[in-house]
Amino acid sequence: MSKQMSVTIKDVSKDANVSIKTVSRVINNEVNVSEDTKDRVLQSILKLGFKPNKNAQSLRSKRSYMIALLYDNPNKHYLADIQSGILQVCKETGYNLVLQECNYKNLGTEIIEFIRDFQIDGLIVTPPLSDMDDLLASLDNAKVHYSIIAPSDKRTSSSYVSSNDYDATYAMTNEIISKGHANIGFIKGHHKHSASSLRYKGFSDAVTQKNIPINSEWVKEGDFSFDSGFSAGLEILDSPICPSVIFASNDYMAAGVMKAAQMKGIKIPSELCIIGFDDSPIAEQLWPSLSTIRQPVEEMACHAAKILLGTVDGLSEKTESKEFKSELILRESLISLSG
Amino acid sequence: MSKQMSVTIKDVSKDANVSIKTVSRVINNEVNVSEDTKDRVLQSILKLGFKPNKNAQSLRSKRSYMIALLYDNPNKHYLADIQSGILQVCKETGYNLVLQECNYKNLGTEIIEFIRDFQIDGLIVTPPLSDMDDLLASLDNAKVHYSIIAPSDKRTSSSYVSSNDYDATYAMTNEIISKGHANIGFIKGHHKHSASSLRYKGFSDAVTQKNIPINSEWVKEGDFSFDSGFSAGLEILDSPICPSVIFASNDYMAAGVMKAAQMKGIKIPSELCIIGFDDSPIAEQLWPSLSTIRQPVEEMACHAAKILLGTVDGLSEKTESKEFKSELILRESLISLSG
DNA sequence: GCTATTGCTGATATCGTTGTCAAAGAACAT
DNA sequence: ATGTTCTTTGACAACGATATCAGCAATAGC
Repeated sequence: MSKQMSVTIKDVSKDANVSIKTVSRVINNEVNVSEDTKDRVLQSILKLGFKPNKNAQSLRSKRSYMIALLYDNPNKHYLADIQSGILQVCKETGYNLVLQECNYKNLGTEIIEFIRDFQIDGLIVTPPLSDMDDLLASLDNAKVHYSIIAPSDKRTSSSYVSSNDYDATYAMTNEIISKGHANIGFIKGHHKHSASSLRYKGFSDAVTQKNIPINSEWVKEGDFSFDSGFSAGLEILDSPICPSVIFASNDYMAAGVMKAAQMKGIKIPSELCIIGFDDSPIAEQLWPSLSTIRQPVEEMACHAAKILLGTVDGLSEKTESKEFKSELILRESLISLSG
Repeated sequence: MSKQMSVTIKDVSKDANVSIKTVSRVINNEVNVSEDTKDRVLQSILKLGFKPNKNAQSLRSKRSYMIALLYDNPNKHYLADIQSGILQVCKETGYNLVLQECNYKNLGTEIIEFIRDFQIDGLIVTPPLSDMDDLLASLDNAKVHYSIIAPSDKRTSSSYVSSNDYDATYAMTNEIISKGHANIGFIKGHHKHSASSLRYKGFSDAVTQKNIPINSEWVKEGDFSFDSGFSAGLEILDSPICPSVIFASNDYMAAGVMKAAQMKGIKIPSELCIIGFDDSPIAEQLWPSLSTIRQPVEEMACHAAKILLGTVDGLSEKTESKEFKSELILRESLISLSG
C-alpha cells in the first residue's frame, strides 16, 4: 500500500550488501558465486519479494521469455488441448505463450519478422505446418529455436514429438477385421497433413496382410472437416454394394458419415459400423458413440514445450524427442458382423 | 544478410537529421512536431524499416503492449472464437495476446501479481468470471484496465460487451409456441453463469405471457456440459407425460438430450423437438440438426478488445460498450406439432 | 520596444536489468 | 619468495526506448 514502486535488483543488492551484478548472478544461477553470498542474496530476495523485471531482462539479454504457438488448424479442440499442454509448462517455467495464427500468406518472412519484432524465444509448430519444408527451412535459416508436433519424417535437425498414427490405424483395422468385417471403407484426411498418409498406410497394410482387397469405390479423400466426411459418406453409401464399416481419419469426418447414413435410414451399427480418430468430445456425444483412437495431445504439447525450453534456455535440462502411443477406444459404433 | 543488428531510433534520428526524442515523438504521435520534420522522420522510418523495440518501450514507459485473456470456460469452441476475435484486433494494433487460465485458486491476488510481473496492459474477462464481483472488485482496486464479455448487470464502472440472451430465448420460445407446442421442457445452465438465469427468464416470461403453465418436472438444471444435458434429458423423458419440446440452454446439453432420446427410441423431431443455444458446430452435425441461437461471439470479442485498447492506449479512439443481437437458427430439430 | 506565451527541438538522465572487464585474494606450482 | 591460475566480486557501460527540462525562435500582449 505504502510503496507502489516495485523492488529492483538495486534494493536487493543493498539489503544483501553485495553488488547488483552479484544479485544478477544469483538470479541467473551463474557459477562462481560462493554459497555464502548466494544464501544471503536469496534471503534478501525472499524478504523483499523481489521479482526481476521481464522487460529489462529482455532488453538487455535479447530474450523475451515468450514462446509462440504457430498454428493453422481448424480443429479447435485439438488446438485447445495443445494450448493447455503448453501453458502448463509455461506456468512452471515463467514463460509466456503468444498465439500466432498462420495462413498461406504469412508463412515465410512474416513469421521471421514477428519473431524478430517481439524477440520471441522459440516456436512450437503444429500440423499441418509441421510438414511445410520451406517454412522449417526458413526457420532453420533464421536460426530460430522451435519444436515440432507430429512431423511426417522424424528429422534429425530439430526436435519433435510425434504419435504412432500408423501403428494405431493398423491396430484398429485388425480389430475391425477380427470382428468379422471384410468390406471396409476408408476416408483419408487432407493430403497436406502427413498424418493422412500415415493413417491410410496403417489401414491399407493391415487389410492387405489379411488378404482383404481394397475397394477403391470405398476410399475417399476428405479434408478432416465434418462436411467432407458427410459428402464422402454419401458417395460411399451410394455405391451398388455398401461396406459394413467405414473408417474415417478423424472423428469429425466420422460424424459426417454418421449423419449421411442416418439420413439415408441406414442403421448404425447394425447395418454400418463407423470408426473415427482423435477421440474428440463429439465421439462420445453421438449416438451411437464412436469407436476411435485417442492421442495424448495435451501431453504431447507439454513435451514439445519442454523440448523447446530445454534448448532455448540452456539451463533447463534437455528433453529428448519422443513418440507417444495412441490408444484404441472401442464404443458402440463398432460391433461384430452378424451373420 | 549483411547487418544482423536491427535498426534503432538512433539510426533513424541520424538519417532524418533530428534528435532521437523527435523520432520518439513521431512514433508516439505526440503533438508539437512540425509537418515537415514529421514527414522526414516517417520517410526515414520507412526507408530503414525501423520498428520500435517493444521491450525498451515497455521498460521505459511501463507498458507491455500485451493484453491477457482471463478464462475459466470448458467450452473450447467458445474460447477459440473469443481468441480469434481478440487476435484480429491485436494484429492491427501491434498488441499481443497472452492466455491466462483461471481456477478457483488463483482468482484473487495471483492475477494481480501476474499483471504486475508482466506489466500486462489490460485484461479481457470472459464468463463466468465476468460475474465474479470480488474478482472485478480487486481488479478495480488494483486499477487494472479490463473489459468484460457478457456480464450479468451492465455495470457502469467498466466497459463490457453483452448479448441479448433474454430477448433471444424469448423470441425462440415464441417461435416454438407458434408451431403449436404447449408442453415445453427447459434445461437451465450452471447457476454461476449469469446467462443461465437470463435465458431461463426469457423462456419463462414468453410462456407465461401466452398462459402456458410451466411444468416443474420438465425444468432441470445442468451445467452446460453434454453429460448434464444427457442426464437431465433422461430424467425429463422418464416423466409420466413427456413434453413435445425440450429447450436446452446450450447446444452441448441439447446434444445430450438428443442422445438420451435416441437411446430411448424416441423419434426426433416427430416425437420430440429439441432446441439448443450457441450454434456450436455440433448443432449442424447432429442428425437431425439442431435449431439454436447464434451469438456473434467473435465479433463480440473483437469489440471487447477494441474497448480495452481504447482505454489502455489513450491514443486510439474510445469504443463504447455494446449489446450484440443474437439470431434464431431454425433447423430440422424443430417442427410444427402435428395433430 | 519589451516581456509573456507558444511551438518546436535537442541534450541528457533514466527505466532495471545483463555484459565486460579488471581487481583482489586464495591456491598452487616453481 | 615469485609467478600463475582460479575463484569471487564489483564498477561501470550498455540495451533502446521515453521523460524531463531547457533553449531558441516566432508570435502575442501591453
